[in-house]
Amino acid sequence: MAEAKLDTEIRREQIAEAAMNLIAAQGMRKMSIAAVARRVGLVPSGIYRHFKNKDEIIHAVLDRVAERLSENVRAACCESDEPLEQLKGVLMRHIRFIREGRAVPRMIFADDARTDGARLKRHVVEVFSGYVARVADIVARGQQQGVIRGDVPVQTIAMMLFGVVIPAGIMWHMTDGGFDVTRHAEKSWRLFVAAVANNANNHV
Amino acid sequence: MAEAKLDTEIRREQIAEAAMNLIAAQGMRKMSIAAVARRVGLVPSGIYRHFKNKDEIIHAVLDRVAERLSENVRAACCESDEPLEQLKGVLMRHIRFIREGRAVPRMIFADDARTDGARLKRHVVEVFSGYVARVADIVARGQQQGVIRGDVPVQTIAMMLFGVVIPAGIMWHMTDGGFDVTRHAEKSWRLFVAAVANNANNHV
DNA sequence: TGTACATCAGTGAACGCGCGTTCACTGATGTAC
DNA sequence: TGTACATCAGTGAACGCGCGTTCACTGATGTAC
Repeated sequence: MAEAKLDTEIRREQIAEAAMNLIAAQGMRKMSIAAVARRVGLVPSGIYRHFKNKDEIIHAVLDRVAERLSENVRAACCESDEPLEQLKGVLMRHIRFIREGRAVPRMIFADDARTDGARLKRHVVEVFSGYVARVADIVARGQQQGVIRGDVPVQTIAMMLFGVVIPAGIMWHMTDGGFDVTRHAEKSWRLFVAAVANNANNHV
Repeated sequence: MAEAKLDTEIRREQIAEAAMNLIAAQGMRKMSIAAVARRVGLVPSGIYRHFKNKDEIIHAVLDRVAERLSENVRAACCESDEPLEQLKGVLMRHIRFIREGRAVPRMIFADDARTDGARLKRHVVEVFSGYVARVADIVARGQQQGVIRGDVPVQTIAMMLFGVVIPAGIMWHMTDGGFDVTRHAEKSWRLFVAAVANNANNHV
């Protein structure tokens, strides 16, 4: 029987959503056209009414990730006026994001033969750079207010914020939740503050 | 014409080496039995004289990575007696390792359908934990000597050491070398020292 | 030093599977008259 | 309000490709006699 006909805009969203969930939960390899189609209640060839090919779906997923990340930063900034508090908010949201699945690293390290690697890389860099830039803005505000040391570039500090939780995130995934990322993040946060706070010892 | 017959131990090393280089340079997907065979001068089916299947090759690559990492720590420890200097040595070697290829993250985030995911995960955790443990030993020595703060678990500090360079490493790979990891690492190292050094401000 | 034989690293053809993609088609939906 | 028609989201069969793996075989190497 034929599936109910839906507008292509709705289908595009459904398909990108399904693809993202599949990647996060089961990995790139399991994100097949057939699997995505099944999730949205279509036959595999039906996907091609809404996307030119599989690559386009992957790029659509990346766009969704980008939106999600910038929403994280926006929410953290709304929560407080204090730059260090805002950074902590970003960190905690980032951890929640990590816990939801491995979609991002899997896309970053995907090396699907079919995929146009160069274009995918450019897109990933664009998304990641955008995220870092937003966090760097918070850091810059912190430097202006004198609560964050000014002798290190804002990007370096912004990148470090994610760095402090990435290894823990990897461990968490590898042990299927057997590693307490949240607890680790609390400790890491204190280390991060010690590293970037503007105190007497950091002055050159 | 038949390839010269070589002892299976030699072949196993050649094959693991070729597989590792392929993963690092071109990604998991390109590490096919055919590609590996070509690199060692065999016909695809010849691989099966030395490995049961593709999974076994991947595990052999992981073993090589583990050796390489522990060699890094060993070398850094020989270079100096000062724990902080040793950690810096590990960091710099780690960066060199990152620059040689993406083999590790690609294996971590590989989700090949064929692969026994659970076993691969266990192996990765084992290798990574071993690496962190060796670094944690250095940190513990630093705490005993009073140069590293004692109010944070050694593992947290050890994991942070890698964390400070991972985002930079990702950027470096994504931009095909257009990001200066080494320079970033120098700055990150100063942040790391500020975070973990035992100074008045860190005392609880 | 020769000869017979077991061992085992090599070959190449063939298989089966999963997957992305194409194509001719169908039939529901919305619009023009 | 009805009818004719263009549009376009759906279907399912078929394709071609890459790849891991198997299998019967070959022929070189090393050992026992």
